[in-house]
Amino acid sequence: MHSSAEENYLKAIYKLQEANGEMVATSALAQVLGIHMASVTDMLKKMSAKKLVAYQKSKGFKLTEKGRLAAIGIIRKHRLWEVFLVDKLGFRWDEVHEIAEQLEHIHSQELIDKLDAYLDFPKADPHGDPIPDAKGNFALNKSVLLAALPPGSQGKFTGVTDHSSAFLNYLDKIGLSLGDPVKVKEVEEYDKNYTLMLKGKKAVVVSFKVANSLLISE
Amino acid sequence: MHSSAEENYLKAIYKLQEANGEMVATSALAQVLGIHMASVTDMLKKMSAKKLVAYQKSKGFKLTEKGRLAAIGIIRKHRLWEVFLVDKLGFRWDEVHEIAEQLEHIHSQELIDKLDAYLDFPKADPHGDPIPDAKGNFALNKSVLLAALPPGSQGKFTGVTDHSSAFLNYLDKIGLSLGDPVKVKEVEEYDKNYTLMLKGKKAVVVSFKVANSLLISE
DNA sequence: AATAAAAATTAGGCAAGCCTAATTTTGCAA
DNA sequence: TTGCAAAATTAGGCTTGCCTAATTTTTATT
Ligand SMILES: [Mn+2]
Ligand SMILES: [Mn+2]
Ligand SMILES: [Mn+2]
Ligand SMILES: [Mn+2]
Repeated sequence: MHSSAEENYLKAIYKLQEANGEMVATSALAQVLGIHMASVTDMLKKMSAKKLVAYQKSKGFKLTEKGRLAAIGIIRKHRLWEVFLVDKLGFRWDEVHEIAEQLEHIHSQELIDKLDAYLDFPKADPHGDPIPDAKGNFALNKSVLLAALPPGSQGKFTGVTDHSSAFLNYLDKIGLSLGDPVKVKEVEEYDKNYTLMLKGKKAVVVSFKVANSLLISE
Repeated sequence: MHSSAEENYLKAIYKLQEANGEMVATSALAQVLGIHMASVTDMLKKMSAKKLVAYQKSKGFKLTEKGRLAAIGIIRKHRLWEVFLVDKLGFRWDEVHEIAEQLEHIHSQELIDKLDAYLDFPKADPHGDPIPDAKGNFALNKSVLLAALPPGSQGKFTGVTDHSSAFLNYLDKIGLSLGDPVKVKEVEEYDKNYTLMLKGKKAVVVSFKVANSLLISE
């Protein structure tokens, strides 16, 4: 069994690899974990010994297959708990991350299997992030950033790339929820503001920053 | 916020005080926690400094009011999670203790409040143990050991004093569940075997050991 | 190639929680 | 009252996961 600290490292490394490709730097990991580089060097030596990460001196490191599977397991737990918190307990989507950050470290395969079934095998968490199945497979999701779409395009809002409370609350405020239809009505060339047509023919104007944090499918 | 280790000490001390009255001995705590006495001495010094326990040299120690409230908070969480595991996820009553042992250490008042509401404010856990309310008050429960009842008595099975899987599975086997009516039909003087009348006029003969682990109300 | 900045590692420490071994204190029984 | 055993404490160590400060290595820039 891995410690919570190890599990947080695994998850962080996995996400850095996802975002930036292959090798991960000590400094990057230190930054996202809010930990000093010397500590990261320490921990990675231990995780190397356990064959969770593969070290390549001065090139960085990456997860081994064993490490990758462990990381996906944590992510699966995190996201299933988030679904539970929102769907069953009634938390808002901007409130669940911190609590799931703790719940993801509960060790019980039986528990997570039953939770998955209880939630009816959800495919995505409250932020639209895909939930890997029990074998560690993600459902292919071919969404694109709204900011990449030309005027006239339409699709369904299925995820965010900014998970901050500030952003999630902003979306609540303009009345945009996961699964809603969205149409790009107009893109202002000068400042790249997007005029969107939301559910119920509601038009809203959002900045490029916002358009660049919305994932659209279909 | 207290660490998991501290919380486990608090809970153990609370239960020892409940069972044996006032002062708790280092040795008793070491035994129930499965930890060496020297370690307990260490930890209690730290918890004393935090005003969680009051030390009386060579007389033992007991929880302060602050420690008592903290302990009750952990017990509340433990039992609510057990209800969740059984009622919502479908675990059996003999499977939930270990998992609740972990879940009780999740820190979020908001979470436990919502869980309580979601479970409809249960008054007892799957083993019949009372769940303190949000203010730390237990519902008075005036149950007695079945072994203390004379032949002819009847009541409702509302709790166990033996929480072992072996015992819980035995109860499943003879078909006795929490809330069932039970009548003491006969007590054999020679070996103190109890003949009980269960739901559906089923008669079973159980040992004194069993009769002494069943709590009866009403 | 020289040099400065950034990245990484090493060295030495610390707190939490545990351990073993040694010692002290306490409670009892002879 | 003495003497022993059980209980408790002290002393010294260990692992985990973090820290700061010092040093080394790598990378960029001229
Ligand atoms: Mn976490
Ligand atoms: Mn999420
Ligand atoms: Mn516990
Ligand atoms: Mn219980």
